[in-house]
Amino acid sequence: MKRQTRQGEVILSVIRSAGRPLTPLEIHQLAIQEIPRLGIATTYRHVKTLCENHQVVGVDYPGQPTRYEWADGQDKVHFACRTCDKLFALEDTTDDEPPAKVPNGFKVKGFEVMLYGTCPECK
Amino acid sequence: MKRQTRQGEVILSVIRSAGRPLTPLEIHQLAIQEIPRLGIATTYRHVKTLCENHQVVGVDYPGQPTRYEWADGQDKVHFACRTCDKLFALEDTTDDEPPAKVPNGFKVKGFEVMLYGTCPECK
DNA sequence: ATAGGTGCAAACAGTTTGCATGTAT
DNA sequence: ATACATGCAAACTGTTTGCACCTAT
Repeated sequence: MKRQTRQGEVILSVIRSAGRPLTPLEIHQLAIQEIPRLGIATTYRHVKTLCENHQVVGVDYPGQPTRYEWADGQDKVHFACRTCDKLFALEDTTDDEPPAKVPNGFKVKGFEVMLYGTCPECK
Repeated sequence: MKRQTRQGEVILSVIRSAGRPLTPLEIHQLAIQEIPRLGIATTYRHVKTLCENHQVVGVDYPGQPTRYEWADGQDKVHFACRTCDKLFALEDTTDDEPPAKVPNGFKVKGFEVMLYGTCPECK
């Protein structure tokens, strides 16, 4: 996506200002408030290229569609509430060192930590 | 699934003896060697109940179908090779303490660490 | 002017479900 | 005997693609 379009601007800004990981559908629904005729395919196309450019990262939660959030360069720690299924992005307190050792021959270029449990709202 | 059937036995044994996380399709293809007429839906049904019983856990790698592996009770560390897309289960060297701190109100019941990079076979 | 982006609809992949039949208890 | 599991096909959900039209460069 090398050409600047209104769709691209809006989609990027939606993800950037969300503050939490969004599904492609959520991104589309938010973006549609600005561009009513925006197609879902366009949303997917932009999310894909943003991922490829590493401006956005995908977060997976088993049994649910992938969510996407703004990539600020640092590795991610997420918390998934098993009661309400919300996904939270937490501060990375691991100090940028991979939280586990790997056998010889493996080269670690990044990591992601997913914590499971219950969030404050679910007691 | 409260009744003992050949399908159930085979599916469970396939996952248990795989040594790495398998997609539902892989599970089905391996199980079919024992039960040629095994349906894919039956495979999904068993995987689902095995998950619910916590005998099996799902591992997600963005852009690919969920893989399932035998749950031996301990939290998991996985390594995803970004070149060949293989998924490896590593020893958990985190010593059973969550590798990150959480804000007040969050209760951590388990965690999963996903490392990204290149595996030994991919240089 | 033209390469690249868009919307729409159709295609696709992974997973779930309805139902008639089979089988463990 | 009967409640539960199975296989098959159809349905569903999330994502991608083909194509005619549109638009930033």
